[in-house]
Amino acid sequence: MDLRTFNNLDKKKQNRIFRAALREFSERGYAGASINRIVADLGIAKGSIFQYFGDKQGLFEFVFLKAVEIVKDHLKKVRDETTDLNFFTRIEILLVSGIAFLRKNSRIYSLYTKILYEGNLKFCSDLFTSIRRESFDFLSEMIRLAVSRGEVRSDLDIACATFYLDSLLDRFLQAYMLEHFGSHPGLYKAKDEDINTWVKGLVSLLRKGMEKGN
Amino acid sequence: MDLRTFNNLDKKKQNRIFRAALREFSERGYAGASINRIVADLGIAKGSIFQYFGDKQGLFEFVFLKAVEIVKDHLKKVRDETTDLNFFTRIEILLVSGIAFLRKNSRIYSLYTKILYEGNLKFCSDLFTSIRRESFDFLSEMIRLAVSRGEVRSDLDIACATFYLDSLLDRFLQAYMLEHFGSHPGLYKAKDEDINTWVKGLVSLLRKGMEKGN
Amino acid sequence: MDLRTFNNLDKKKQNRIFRAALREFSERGYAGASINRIVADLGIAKGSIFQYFGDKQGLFEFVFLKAVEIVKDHLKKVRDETTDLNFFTRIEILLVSGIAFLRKNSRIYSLYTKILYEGNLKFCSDLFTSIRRESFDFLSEMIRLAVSRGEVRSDLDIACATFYLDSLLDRFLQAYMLEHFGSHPGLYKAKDEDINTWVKGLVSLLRKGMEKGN
Amino acid sequence: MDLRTFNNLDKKKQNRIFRAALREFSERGYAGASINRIVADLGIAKGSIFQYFGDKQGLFEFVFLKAVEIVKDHLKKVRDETTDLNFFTRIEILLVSGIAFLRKNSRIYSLYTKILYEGNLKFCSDLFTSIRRESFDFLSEMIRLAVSRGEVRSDLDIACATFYLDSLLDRFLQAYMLEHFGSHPGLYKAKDEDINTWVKGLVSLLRKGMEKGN
DNA sequence: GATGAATGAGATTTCATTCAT
DNA sequence: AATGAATGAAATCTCATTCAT
Repeated sequence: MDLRTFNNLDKKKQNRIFRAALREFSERGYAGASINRIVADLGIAKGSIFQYFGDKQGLFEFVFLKAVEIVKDHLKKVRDETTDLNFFTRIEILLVSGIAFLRKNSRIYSLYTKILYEGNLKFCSDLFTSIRRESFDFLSEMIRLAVSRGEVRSDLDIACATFYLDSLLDRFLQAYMLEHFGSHPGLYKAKDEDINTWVKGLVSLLRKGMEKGN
Repeated sequence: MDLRTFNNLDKKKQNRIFRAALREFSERGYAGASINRIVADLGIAKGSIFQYFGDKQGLFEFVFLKAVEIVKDHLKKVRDETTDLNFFTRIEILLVSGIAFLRKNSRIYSLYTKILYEGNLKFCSDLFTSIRRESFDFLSEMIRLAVSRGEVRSDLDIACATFYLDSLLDRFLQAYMLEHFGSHPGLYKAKDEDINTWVKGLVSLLRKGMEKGN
Repeated sequence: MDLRTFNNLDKKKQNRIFRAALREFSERGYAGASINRIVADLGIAKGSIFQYFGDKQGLFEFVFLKAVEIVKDHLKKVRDETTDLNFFTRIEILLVSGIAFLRKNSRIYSLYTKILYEGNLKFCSDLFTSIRRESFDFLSEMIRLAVSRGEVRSDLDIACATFYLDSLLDRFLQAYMLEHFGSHPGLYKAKDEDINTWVKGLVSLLRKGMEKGN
Repeated sequence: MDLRTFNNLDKKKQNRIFRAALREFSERGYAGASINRIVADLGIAKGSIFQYFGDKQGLFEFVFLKAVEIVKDHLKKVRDETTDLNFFTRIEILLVSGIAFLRKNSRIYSLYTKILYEGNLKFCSDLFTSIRRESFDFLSEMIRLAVSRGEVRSDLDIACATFYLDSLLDRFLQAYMLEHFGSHPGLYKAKDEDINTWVKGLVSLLRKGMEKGN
């Protein structure tokens, strides 16, 4: 696939197309998405999408990669802005800013989960693996740093601790997003007003399990 | 929808149809599933499916409800067989038997996650909510019982603890299933041989956070 | 591909479909043929063709194989009806009846040449090879019989003679068909009235080259 | 159509465009050829082709006429260089040099046959007729000269003899090209090493049928 | 009750052609 | 003169659904 034509477009148009496609894929998944609907929505010719992206898969890959880029940029920003803070404070910030990010970019989250579970998209495997690895390394590195600073117990099995931490954070965000943006409103009453309570609760659990001196 | 005709069928045929439809929906999701493929697979007339279930949605509802029934039966059985055991032992059994169940019924799990994230299936909402509530109540009740028996700290916020427990268990099983049956092989090396290690590790973390005396 | 559905159809309908598809493929070649046109012509639904034949290639293979069958039947009939006659008489009959056949079935001839030269139809190779071999064997056998009967020179290299005979007959028919049914009317004035003259001329040339005593 | 712009181009560029278009048309036929592919291959703007040639048909006509010109030049050259030789020697040279020419210009041969049989290209008719006439006249003239020189039997019907000769030569080359460059490898084993044998065989057959004294 | 032929809406994709820059 | 973005008709193909037998 060759994005030259697409990249020559007016940035505003590029962005409109990204938004429209992200919306369609995030609402309907890969198989369910209709290029007909996307172009009707955009008011452009059907052929244009195929000129830009070659085929449906090309459009999808573009959307997915761009979405992943947006997430990575966010995570890197948080990481770099909090390097000097205490581990548990960083986690707290990560959660709060993560929630804020997902609220603003709920379609990205929705895209991610839809595709993750849609399966039979061979061409996503590598992407998922690399995303997971990056997320894993991201947390792993934070824990290692915390150990070296004496903020968490030094007898932790880092890989294992990363897994639990990753699970908890991920599941927390997932619960939050399903609650607020899923199709199936909810059980876990993670309403706006008590996000802080929930976050603090989670962090306090983590302290119990990980903090030095326990 | 009127299942009378279907219910009059030979039980074996009913079961073959359920299996074939479960397979198709779990592999392709709702939108991606093809009744053409199901009937070709079964070797029965296309018209029959429409006679039994009215339309595609009717077939899906039948399959989904039956799958949920199977999961509920399993959970009830585990609950009733372990009432007398210690809380952490029950959790351990729950995990081990949960893994065994999902291995045997991986299509049901796959159906569940696909549909959960596929969205735009209005008629699933209530089902999901009720499933979640039952699972929540199930764990909640276990924790309450454990508190009353003095097996876990009595200062726990039960709703909160249930949430964490639910998250961890769910995430654990999810990781395991993605690893073994997902399309995107993995990061977390939850191989057969060390399932026990993982389960024990998780339970020991729970003990740290919840057990009386910590 | 599974022709069951098609074979269940009314024989008349089957035949109408064969004729319409043969016409389209013979006039436009494989790539140029349009299933849209075929179904519009037939007045049936587009989906039906795909139900019968799976895809465009399936339809084509059906048409091509059936066309080949028709040609083979003709050749076998001529062979069996002329076994007792002298070699050169048989050739004469073959030519005259061949011309009559191609006039009646000019679309079959047109299909054959279009596809032969259209190339890039991988799935035709084997067919062409087998057709050629059969035609080759057919003539070879006739020559061998003629040798054994002492009707042609016994010092002939049979393979070589078959090649020349095949070439001449094929080229003769080709010239005739291009002249009468090709898109580019002609040079060789092989009009109806003097077909016999041409045939006799060709046969007399063959006698010169092959007949015993020359 | 107005080729002025095209003719003002750098000769090298003109040639590159001819080669690329010849390749596409010869590989895919007229209907199957894609201007998209041609310009992608050439790395020039799509609009340019339309500026030079007006439309697809204009491009095709240019390519086809130029290809015909190349063939004619070859035939004229052979004719003029062999005027003094014996008839059968000329035929032999014609065959050998024809094979060499087709090997070097197989795309031209392929274009010719593809278009000849593709049909429904009204604007090709006249061209084909004139090519055939030239080829016919070319051989006719050779035979007439041979008769006047006493190299072949004087009782030959020249038109008829020309037809047979044309048929044999054409069919010979066709068999050779199908064998070596066709999509359907073959029956007639006209391998490089025995081209001479075949040519001599054919010529000896001709001598039998035509040479004075037989 | 079971069958399976018929249907047509809608999906992805290709491509010649136009035209503003 | 050259470019290449925009276009929309038309192609192949899928599928849920209907209905006569």
